Amino acid sequence: MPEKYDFRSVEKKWQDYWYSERVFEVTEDKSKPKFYALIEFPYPSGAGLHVGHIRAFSSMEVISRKKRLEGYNVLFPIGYDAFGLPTENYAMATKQHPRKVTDENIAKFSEQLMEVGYSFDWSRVVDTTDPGYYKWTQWIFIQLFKHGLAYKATTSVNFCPKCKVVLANEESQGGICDRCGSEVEQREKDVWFLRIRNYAERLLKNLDKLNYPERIKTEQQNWIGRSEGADVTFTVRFDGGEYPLVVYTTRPDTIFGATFLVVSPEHPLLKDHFDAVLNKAEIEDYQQKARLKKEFDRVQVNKDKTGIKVEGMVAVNPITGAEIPVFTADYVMMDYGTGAIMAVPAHDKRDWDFAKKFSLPIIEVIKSDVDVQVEPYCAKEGSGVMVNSGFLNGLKVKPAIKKMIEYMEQTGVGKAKVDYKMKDWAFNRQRYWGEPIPIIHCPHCGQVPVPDEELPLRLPDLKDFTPTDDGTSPLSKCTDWVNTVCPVCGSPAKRETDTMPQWAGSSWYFLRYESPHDGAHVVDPEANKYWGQVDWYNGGMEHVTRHLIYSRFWNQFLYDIGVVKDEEPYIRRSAQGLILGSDGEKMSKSRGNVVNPDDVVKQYGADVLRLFIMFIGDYEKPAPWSEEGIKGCNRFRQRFWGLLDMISDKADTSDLNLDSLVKQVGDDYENCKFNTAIAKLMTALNTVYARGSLTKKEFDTLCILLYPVAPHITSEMYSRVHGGAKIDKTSWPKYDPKRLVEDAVEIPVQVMGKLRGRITIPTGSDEAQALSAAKEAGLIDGDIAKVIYVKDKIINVVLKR
RNA sequence: GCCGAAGUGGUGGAAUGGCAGACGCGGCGGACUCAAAAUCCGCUGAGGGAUGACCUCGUGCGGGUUCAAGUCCCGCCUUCGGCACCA
Repeated sequence: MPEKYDFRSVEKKWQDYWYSERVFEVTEDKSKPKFYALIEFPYPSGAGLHVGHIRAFSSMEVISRKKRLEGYNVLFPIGYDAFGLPTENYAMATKQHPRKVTDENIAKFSEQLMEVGYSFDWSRVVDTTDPGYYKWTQWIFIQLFKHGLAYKATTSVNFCPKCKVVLANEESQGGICDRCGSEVEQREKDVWFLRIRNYAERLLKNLDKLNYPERIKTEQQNWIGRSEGADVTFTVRFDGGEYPLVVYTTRPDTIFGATFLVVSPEHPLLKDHFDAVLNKAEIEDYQQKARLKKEFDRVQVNKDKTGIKVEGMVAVNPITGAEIPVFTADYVMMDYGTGAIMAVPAHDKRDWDFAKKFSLPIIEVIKSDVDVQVEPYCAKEGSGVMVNSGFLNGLKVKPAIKKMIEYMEQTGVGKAKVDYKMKDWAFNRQRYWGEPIPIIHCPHCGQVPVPDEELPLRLPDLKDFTPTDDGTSPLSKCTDWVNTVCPVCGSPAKRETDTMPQWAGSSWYFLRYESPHDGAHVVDPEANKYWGQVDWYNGGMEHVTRHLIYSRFWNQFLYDIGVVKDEEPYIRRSAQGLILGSDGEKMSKSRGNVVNPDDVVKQYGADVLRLFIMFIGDYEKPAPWSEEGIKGCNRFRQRFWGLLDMISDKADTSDLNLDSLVKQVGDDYENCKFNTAIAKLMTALNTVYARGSLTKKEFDTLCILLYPVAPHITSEMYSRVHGGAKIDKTSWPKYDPKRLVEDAVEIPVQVMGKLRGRITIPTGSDEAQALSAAKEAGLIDGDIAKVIYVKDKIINVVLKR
């Protein structure tokens, strides 16, 4: 029996070697092809490493270790996305400075990651809260500002009364604060935005070129939300004037069925010409209610439609000349389209509901089986023929849209327009622990960027960084810092006190890894020339519509201004599934089903933790934790260790096709099928155990194939057999394509599609040979009508009846 | 409402249209042991049958295509994820 494997001393030994000899640190070695593997850098929370991190990081860890043996120069970096609210909140609660908390958390994370044995290049660690790093975050912001892509605007924003912070829409979904769960209020505020909408078309279009899973592309497409339609100008008449009112519609073909107009309660029509409104009190009351309504309530889809008729105003349909009433209703949003719609109740569910409630006429303009007085007919493009529509009559929907847009453009009534659901990126936080926005407000010069030579604009070392009740940043309390002079004219001026959102630092960190210590550039052009794009980026589905889009946007911008050489940052993307608790529920403290990776490492060692996480199931799907499953992987490791005592020249290798194993395991790793790769290695191990011995070549191959997942034990075993040689200096095994198949194959014999038996025939046999073998075996009797033979796979005969 | 993913033994999960259930867990039986644990060997979808290899059924439900369907098509049900009064 082999000695018991002592994982503690072995894992320590190899980790010491990897990290003290800097085995995984890389430079721009032009003699080798490069490979850049990236994982989403963690937020260093006080809770430490989570098993979810292990799953997320282990895929690129496996790929990195494999690629190195294949001869690639692999950049596999790590860093910390360390600005953010949880740290700040924890710091306030424990009366410490967030700097201190962050440093402690980073130290803890680094130690934990090393104990798992990850092959990161630890010389390239980035920390988004390091002034040497955020200097460049600020520099990029200034470039965006100079190119007109950063602007300050007053809008209604989501304000969390508890966190005292303005939230982006995506942080307050369902009207609930992402951070604390409180209900969000609407407030007017002057905030910074980035014009990501200018990049919407490109972000969408480039998806075609990228190797992202379809589900990720789909989510990004939905998020960007492109629609083709037209801006159409109606005229609103009232006592003493006219007002051109532009509506956005994707269905200009239905304009003959527009029986009323609806404007959002915030629409300028109701400000600019409020004098003309006859029922002022009613409208004001309604506007007030809409403002107080939380966004969540307002967007409830199935609630009753509410609204008020705007008395004293009437709109003119520019195509038919008909006069139609004007309403205001909160089902029309100010921040999409133009904040005003033409309502076509016959063919839109919302307009239909509204029309029924207010007894407005419903005119059918697309022929269908349904009675539009009873229910709306919401025709998809291309289904149905136009009726009651003048010159469009008889056309199908699609050509009708085209014809109407042409007509509108000729007559100047409207013009084609593409719109996007994606909104500009609200780029601000009213909190302390973030990058200061490097802008100075000068009474004469307006918004002036901080000069490059003054970057980084450091966060002042505040003692009290609790948020202010009025929603302004804690930085506003630091008057020494706020009061400055204008870099242009020298007048007394004030600094911007908002900080950047947490998404800022993570929008370009992958570039910083390429030259983490460069003091003169965002990324050293030489380093960028060598490392270029991220070859493979793994991360969570939860970041697909925020971080992944934001960082693509920044990279495209940096490409446009000549800072980086590639338009898209990531060539390939994968996404791990969630690790659930053993109860099948999402891990959470309140459920008490959280597994701490530290505990697993202590009890079983890093290799078993890594093996189990990779074996647990389909990498891209959620998988429940299992204590029993861990034990199985522990057993596998011990059995693998037993191979040391089984090496023999006399081993019979006929039952193990190494070429096939090398191909299958390698392919599985490359396709994120880590679970089946490990299963195949288990099968091979069982084969070797059944025969009791293996050759040195088989031993080496098994060790190297398992090495990316379990590097400690395989390093030790390889070293013992090869007089201290290092497995990380070997090469990934090659396979001979000619030897992937055996001399003989066993194939099933079917009669009329039913399994009758099996025969063994020489590989590559033709139909006649296979058929005679099947007959010889007595598996076929009766008159044969047809034979289906798939070489080396199956033979199926159809009998005459 | 729209878009997407999924539904397979006791269990986690495998299967380019070609032997359903690989591999792991659990369970049962055996070996070793005074005994237990650990380890090793064997069996393990359901039903039937002469219980050594024969039959029937079986991948959420109902139809279909095919020599052959977990896989493809049509129609449902359920679960999960994303978007959402988006005009």
